[in-house]
Amino acid sequence: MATKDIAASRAAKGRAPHRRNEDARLAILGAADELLIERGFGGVTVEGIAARAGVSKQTIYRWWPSKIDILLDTLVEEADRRLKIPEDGAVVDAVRGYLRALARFLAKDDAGEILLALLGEAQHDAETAALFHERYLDPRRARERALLKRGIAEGELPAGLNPDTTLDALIGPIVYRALTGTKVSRPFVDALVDRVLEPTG
Amino acid sequence: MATKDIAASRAAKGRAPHRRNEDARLAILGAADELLIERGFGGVTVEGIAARAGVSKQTIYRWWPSKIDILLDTLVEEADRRLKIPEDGAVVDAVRGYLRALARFLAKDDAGEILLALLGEAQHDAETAALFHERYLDPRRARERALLKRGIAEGELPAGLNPDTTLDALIGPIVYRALTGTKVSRPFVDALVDRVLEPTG
Amino acid sequence: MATKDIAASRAAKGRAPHRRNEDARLAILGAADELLIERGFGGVTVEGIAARAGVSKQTIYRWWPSKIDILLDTLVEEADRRLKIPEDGAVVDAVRGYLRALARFLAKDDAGEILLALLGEAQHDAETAALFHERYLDPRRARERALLKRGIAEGELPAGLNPDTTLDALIGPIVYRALTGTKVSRPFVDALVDRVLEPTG
Amino acid sequence: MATKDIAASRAAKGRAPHRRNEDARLAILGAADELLIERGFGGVTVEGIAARAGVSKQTIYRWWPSKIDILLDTLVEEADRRLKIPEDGAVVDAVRGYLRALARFLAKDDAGEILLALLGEAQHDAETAALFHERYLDPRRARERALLKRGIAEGELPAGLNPDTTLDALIGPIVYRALTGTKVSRPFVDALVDRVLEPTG
DNA sequence: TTTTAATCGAGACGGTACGTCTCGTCTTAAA
DNA sequence: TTTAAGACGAGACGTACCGTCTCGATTAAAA
Repeated sequence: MATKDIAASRAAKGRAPHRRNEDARLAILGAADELLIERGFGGVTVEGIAARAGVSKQTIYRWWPSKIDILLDTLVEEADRRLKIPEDGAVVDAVRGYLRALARFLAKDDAGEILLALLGEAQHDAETAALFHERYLDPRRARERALLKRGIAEGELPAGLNPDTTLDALIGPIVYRALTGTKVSRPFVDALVDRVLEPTG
Repeated sequence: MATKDIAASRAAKGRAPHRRNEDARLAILGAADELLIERGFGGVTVEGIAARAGVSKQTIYRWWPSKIDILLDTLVEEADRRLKIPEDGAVVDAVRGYLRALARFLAKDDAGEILLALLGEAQHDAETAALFHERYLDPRRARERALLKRGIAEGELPAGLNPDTTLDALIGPIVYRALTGTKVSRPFVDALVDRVLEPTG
Repeated sequence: MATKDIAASRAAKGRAPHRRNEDARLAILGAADELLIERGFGGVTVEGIAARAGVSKQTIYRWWPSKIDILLDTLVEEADRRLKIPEDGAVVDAVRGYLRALARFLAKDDAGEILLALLGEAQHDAETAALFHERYLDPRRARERALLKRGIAEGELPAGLNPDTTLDALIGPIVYRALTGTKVSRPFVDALVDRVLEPTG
Repeated sequence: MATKDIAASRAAKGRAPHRRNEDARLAILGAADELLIERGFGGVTVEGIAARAGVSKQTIYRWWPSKIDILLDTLVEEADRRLKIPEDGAVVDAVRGYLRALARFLAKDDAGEILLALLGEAQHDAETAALFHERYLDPRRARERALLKRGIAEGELPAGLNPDTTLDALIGPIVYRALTGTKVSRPFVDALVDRVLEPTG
């Protein structure tokens, strides 16, 4: 979120003394994303991003500690925009809709590819794991948890239901299928919701 | 294709004239595993394996196309030995036992660490993904599927149950928790089995 | 000659934008030379030069296509400095002095060792032979030839004397002795000049 | 081919149980020579010789300490056969004939190529230098010296003539031209003999 | 209007690991 | 016992990126 803080503080003070080049920032995020899609994670190199974005390596290192952070910037922005946690309506329906959107995000969205790549990289590198939790998994989980808690509070879900257990039981299979390259069909998602959320249905 | 001739003559004559050095093989598998545990996936380099195993790089490249294959060798051997698919008894109990063993394998076994690392690397590299399916995921899934099919055939599980959907719903949450560094407790596993396998309970 | 072009353009523009590190250059030339003297041509490896010069291999490959070019750089610089072709005075005396200097250069100077090593390597490798001609033998021969031509023009040497034949007859024995590890004494050089250059004496 | 020939001749002779195989020896010498001509010194590898001669590497290492010794074997045999030191007749004529033969040997004979390659390698490696002297240069020089000494003894050459100086003055230019890829014409050789051996002509 | 300070592109640098190559030694089984 | 076959430890090759660093040049605020 360093990026945003900088932008914010700049805006707050009403001036941009030695201002960051927004064009360069977007070119870098875009180049990293494109390289990931075109060549896979191994093809995402700082050297390659710099070349494609028409930017010097130093400009990248000035603003991001590593290429992981670049990908995380895109993931967070895109997931916030395209994978919203619903806030109104019946909770079970909201969850079903959210999980369908998650399946679509993982299968069809470039940022979904980033999510899988970062989850993969987190297995190799503790620092990536920490950042990934801090900037993506944990904030999102907080909002997902709030949704389920509302369902419990409103009596739509059983009082004894453990939100995190439930969320992992719902999200886990979808992500696992994405990780193993298996199609995540709508019936698969729906059956999951039926079994996990409505066991006495 | 001298190689094939050799293999052929070996098979034909039932002997192995220029036999592979088993000590070196074990030293290499062991070194790769140790490096993964000690330094993470990034610390597993062919150079490092060679140094630790007291072996030349050429000996590694002679027998394994890549370091992925080295890790897969260990994973397959260890999983076959320590993560057996049960073949007798009540199917639901067998599945529960298998999933508990899986949780333990992922949390405590060096080979479990390999499994997570390879699943991670599969997100970065299509060739790894293919190898991982071919040598680990697919053969194992075949045996897991057979277990559930027996449950259906014997009437213990509902006739309409889809084995692959069910298996992903069971394994997915456990693996997802392991991937995100969350503890996989025994109650978590048991609750999963209860909800997914006995929804009408 | 890339080296010289760079230096030239730098001088021309009066600045050095992404300037080559002169310290590194000298360390590399020195390390190559030292290794040749200490361990022979086989001991001159890019890896070894890099280690001794405290430089990365990439820095070497950035500026020199091969280790031959490194040795040639030193040879050309040192020969230009310490094995000058005389430009004034009586030609026969000048030649005698030059050949004595050549004998000394081959026997006592580190760069003389390089000359012999490159002449040796030229027997193994056509590219080395071409480079050796282009950067050392041919330019030097041009200046040697000019010296003899002056002698002919000024009447000090017979009009019918063929400069290249004469030069090979003078230089050949000295180089041959150096190549075969035979001492090249001053009387040997003087006798050579007497017989070859003053046959009617 | 070579392999089969060996097998065939062995079969023909019945067998050659525990003695050195002359066919293999010739195949090895021939293969080394061919590789030198076809691919240059760098292309002469023990691995390559073994493959071409249809022989195992071990067989080569059993009989020759290095590939240098293989080439020396060929050089010595061929030079003895095709570059004889004349033993009768007028000494000056004999020397002239010998030097013409030397020029031809260096330019046209495969073994001449070996001579230049070994002289080159002697610049890189002291052991090669020692072997080259011991097996080729020194014995030959002894016979060349004897020829000149006969000329002095018989009064055909001046009493004060130093044989080694003279020989280096004669052979040096021819070898130097060969080493630098310059044509060694018959007039060049003749002029050399005239100037060096008959200075008062 | 001039500083002045942080940006930017370019790219050299010391490193590490890659995957390939050839070396010379060692091991096996057949002839 | 010698052979062909070939596995082995060793180590150099030339390449790709890493992350750091120094240049000029640009540019916009502050002086």
